[in-house]
Amino acid sequence: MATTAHLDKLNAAQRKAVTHGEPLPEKGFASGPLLILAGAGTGKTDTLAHRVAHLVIHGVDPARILMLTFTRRAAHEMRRRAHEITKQALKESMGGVSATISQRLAWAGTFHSIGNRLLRHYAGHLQLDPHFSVIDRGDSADLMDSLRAELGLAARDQRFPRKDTCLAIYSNRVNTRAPLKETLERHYPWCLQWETELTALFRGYVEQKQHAHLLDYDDLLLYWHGMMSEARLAQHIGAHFDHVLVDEYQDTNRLQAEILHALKPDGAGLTVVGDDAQAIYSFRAAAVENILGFAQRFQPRAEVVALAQNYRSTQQVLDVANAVMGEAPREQRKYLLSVRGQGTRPRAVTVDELQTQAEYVRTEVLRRREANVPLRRQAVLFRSASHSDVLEVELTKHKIPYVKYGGLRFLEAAHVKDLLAVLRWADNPRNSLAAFRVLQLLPGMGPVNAAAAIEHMETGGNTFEALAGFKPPQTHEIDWRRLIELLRALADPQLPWAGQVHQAREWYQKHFERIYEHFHTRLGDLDQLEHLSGQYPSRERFITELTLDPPHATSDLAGRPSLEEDYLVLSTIHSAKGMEWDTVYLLNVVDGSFPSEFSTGRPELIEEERRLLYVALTRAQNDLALVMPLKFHLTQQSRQGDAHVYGGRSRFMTEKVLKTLDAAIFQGSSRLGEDALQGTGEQQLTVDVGARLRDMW
DNA sequence: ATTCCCCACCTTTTT
DNA sequence: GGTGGGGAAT
Repeated sequence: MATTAHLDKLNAAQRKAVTHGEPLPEKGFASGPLLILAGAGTGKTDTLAHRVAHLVIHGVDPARILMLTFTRRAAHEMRRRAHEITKQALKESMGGVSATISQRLAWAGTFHSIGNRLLRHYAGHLQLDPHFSVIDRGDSADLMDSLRAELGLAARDQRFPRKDTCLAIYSNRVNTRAPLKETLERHYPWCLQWETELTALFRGYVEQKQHAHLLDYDDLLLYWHGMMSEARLAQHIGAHFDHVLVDEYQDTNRLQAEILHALKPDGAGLTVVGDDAQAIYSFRAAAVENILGFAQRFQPRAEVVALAQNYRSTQQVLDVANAVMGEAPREQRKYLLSVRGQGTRPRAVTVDELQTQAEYVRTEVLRRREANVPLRRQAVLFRSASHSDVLEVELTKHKIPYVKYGGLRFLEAAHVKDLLAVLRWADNPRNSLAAFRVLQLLPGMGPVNAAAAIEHMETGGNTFEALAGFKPPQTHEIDWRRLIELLRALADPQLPWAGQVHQAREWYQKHFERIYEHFHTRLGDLDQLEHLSGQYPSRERFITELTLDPPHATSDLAGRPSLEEDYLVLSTIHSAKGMEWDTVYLLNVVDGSFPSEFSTGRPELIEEERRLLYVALTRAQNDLALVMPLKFHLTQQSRQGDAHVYGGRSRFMTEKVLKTLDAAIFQGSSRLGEDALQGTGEQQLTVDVGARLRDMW
């Protein structure tokens, strides 16, 4: 009989979810399909980790467990905790057998990263080059754009959708698996007239990718899906995993659900976890029907376990969240009950403008810190990445360290793309996207010559030797030779990975300094890239995993002096999913931000915004503040221009919701801006000086 | 054909 | 403050 010590700390529902199924006579564990409906803060991660541990304790090989998570971070966390729990449980009965569990639990990752691994492994069966390159959104959009121009769709009298829109349409179409027309009708009605042209564009897009051995994000799922439609392959792959566990199931899309069902057609060993009240990824074609219809999909129906007791937040925090959800359509309503008692009442803080909002947060953060809540136990959440700009200036000014999650700038910077393109091209000589970019770094080499060079290389069998035979008309001999030398050196499979980025940089430096006016400010990014490359075992892993798991926080790169140091967390709500903090400040609880100005109009989008707010509120354990600036800039930060709107309290802040909050007003040290000059003058000025003097210390 | 310069736009959310 | 598009100069 296996140990049960690991079950002691679980409540009845959690235990039911953890132990669902039966140990096999010899060793191993069999179970039918299981759906865990886990409300916010009900110990979802813990339950899932315990279930993994439970399986391992009963002799399931961790290497035969597939764990699909939403982010790399979540996968990592899950591995860590499962390891911990197993180790503790086994120590009491069998001694330290579990040393390698964390390592053997190797199949934990996002759908995309697991897809990437499987595809490279099974490439031989798919007529796929195992050294395909994964391209990110920006590359996909560029490819789409060049085709768009090539097909003559760019220059029409009636405007044709822009590249990002085209890509979004394409992506929605393949992830929903609906006909193009349906995607257009539902989400892009103004593009309906272009259905034929878009079809041609997408056909070209697919052909180009295949020709150049490129897979975009969607392809990682599409090829995986395609692979699973071949019965023998599907069976082979499915048989490799005794158990499949999926986190955040409410945010999977149709394609992902179908992959899952092909993997485990009868649901044996399949466990999914999620909360339909936290579905916030419909813009990525997530289908909440996946979770709602999961149980009925199987014969007999899947076991359903609901986790309802909230361990994270105090009841007064949950009261706010409950009030917000209480006004959703009936089927969405959820009620969270805390086991932690009442706690303190959350606040709705009115401030006059964004600067004051920043001052409020800064003041409160330090106050809480004095009350022994370290900075890292506090978080500032917001709807979109730019909403923290003013605050970031304020924090920097007052030397409060922070890390920001969400909003990726690093990989989008032109110079970072340049350097990566060199490595990508060397890694896959057919990668014409990378080639096109690299070639144009040379002086005198524009799009026409670059295309000719690529053409030349292709007819010569796609080797850099063939490229060497091309003579660019306007490029200096020496520049051309240096590029060819670099590429040939990097393409040599014997060349060790260490030092390759450095080599590419040395080549790039000269062009870099010529191309970018203020190249000094960009230099740091190249350092970071080189530094980062040292953490990866190979070039392929580096460029692939960088696209699949882009550095999440800017601090992953920019100089965080030491990991020990205390720092405040700034995060978009989307990136805050699954996390929790003692204290949460929510910025810009204003119409236009909650809900986003882009979501007004369509009721289902408004409901998603409500769920987003719900996710934000339920991150807080003890202390929660909703900040509501009266003057909110719709378009941009206040340079000097003044495009703002007044009023517009968030439509989610109804009477019922406000009743759960303490109202407060915060008056910052209003600055010598136009406002202060125009109106009131002296009194405010005195406050201003006083505050500044205090701030010196 | 390339490059340079001016201008508009920018910012939802992410694998 | 950066980026991409459009248009003129080289």
